[in-house]
Amino acid sequence: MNSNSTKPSRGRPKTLDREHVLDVAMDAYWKEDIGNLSLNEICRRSGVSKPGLYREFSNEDGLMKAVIMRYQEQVLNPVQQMLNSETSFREALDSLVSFATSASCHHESPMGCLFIKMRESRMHLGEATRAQVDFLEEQGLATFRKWVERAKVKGEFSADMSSEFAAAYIDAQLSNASSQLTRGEDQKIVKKMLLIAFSMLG
Amino acid sequence: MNSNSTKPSRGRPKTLDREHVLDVAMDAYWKEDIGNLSLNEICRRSGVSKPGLYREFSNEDGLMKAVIMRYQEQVLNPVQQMLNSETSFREALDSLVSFATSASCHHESPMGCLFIKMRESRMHLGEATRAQVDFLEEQGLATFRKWVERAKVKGEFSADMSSEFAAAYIDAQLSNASSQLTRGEDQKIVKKMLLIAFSMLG
DNA sequence: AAATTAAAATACCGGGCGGTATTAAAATGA
DNA sequence: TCATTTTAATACCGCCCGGTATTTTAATTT
Repeated sequence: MNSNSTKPSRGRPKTLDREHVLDVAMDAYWKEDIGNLSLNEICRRSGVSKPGLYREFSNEDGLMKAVIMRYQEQVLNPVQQMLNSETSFREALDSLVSFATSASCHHESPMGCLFIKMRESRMHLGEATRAQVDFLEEQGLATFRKWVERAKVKGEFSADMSSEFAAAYIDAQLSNASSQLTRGEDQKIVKKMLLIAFSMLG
Repeated sequence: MNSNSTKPSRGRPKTLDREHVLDVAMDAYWKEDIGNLSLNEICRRSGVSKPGLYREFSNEDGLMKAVIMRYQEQVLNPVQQMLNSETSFREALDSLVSFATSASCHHESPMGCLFIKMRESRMHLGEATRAQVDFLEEQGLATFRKWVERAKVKGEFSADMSSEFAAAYIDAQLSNASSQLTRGEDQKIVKKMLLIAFSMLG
């Protein structure tokens, strides 16, 4: 069951399962140290030969970019949509905290946010992946800023700070929570800390 | 000028400057990615041959442990002494924030805390270094906890949380600030965020 | 001066890395 | 049937890693 758009009429049929490789790679980058995860290891785990992986993703940078874009679609976009909805600031904040501190659907133990993890190990990323991470960071900050601005208009945001700064503060706290989860900190404690760090906003 | 306790009476005199190697290594581990800094590179930068470095520090783990213990003496202990002094909670908190967000004496740009950096890249540490980092973490948390307990007695701590949790919260916020500085975030903004995150304590 | 001791430096080891040249295999078109 | 196209897999390249065996050098002791 290949996900190719159109089957070419000639040549040996493709057996490489792109989605499977991305599953394996995303899981690996998410749970382990990005800088020490080799392409060789991804090949071993996904049962794909190295030239096969290079044909599909060009190089390591291509694979990582594909992974982060997949993560964006599966995880980041839904959160962003929630923040763009018309729920109250407090409600959205609680949802955000729950998102940030709960284990993802497909994995058993909490492990933080892959995007934040990639941002933290920026030096290990290739050009394309780094650009995508930078884009996601800007996009995230802009989303937070607009969210705060709307909350201010509705009178639901009481802290005395610019929306710009509030966005950076929220981003920093979420980043901190993700790091704590990655480090193995108990998820209830991390959630409690997040709620305290956000307690002066609403 | 060797730092050896007693000169052995025989054999070729030692020219390896232990303190110089530790200077170079601490600076490197502090400013760059620990997991990607090789012993070979430390040798190159300090002008020491590889067997020389192994004779002095046994292995990479030995060098890193020596570095973190040096950092403890030079940076961590003074902060801990400040927290154990009789200054008011607010005053000590401000000092702590300033410590955390100011560039260290001997370096020009802010780069966060080496101990926190090592704790974050725990997986790259050898056995001995990891044990030392764990010890410093426990010691730090205990210091924070006692500090908060004393502040509670003096009525200078108003937040409704256990001293244990407060210590973990303070640790997490300092860790976050360090990461932000390492990432290149502006130090004034980081300081402002820390003050806000601590605003509900006193 | 010769033997001894200890440190220095060169050169090497096995292994893993990112990436690729090359060859084998499986499909179709003529 | 047989050339063509496309993918797959093996084996390889140069590089750097942590760590070490080996030899040279510089001092002291006898």
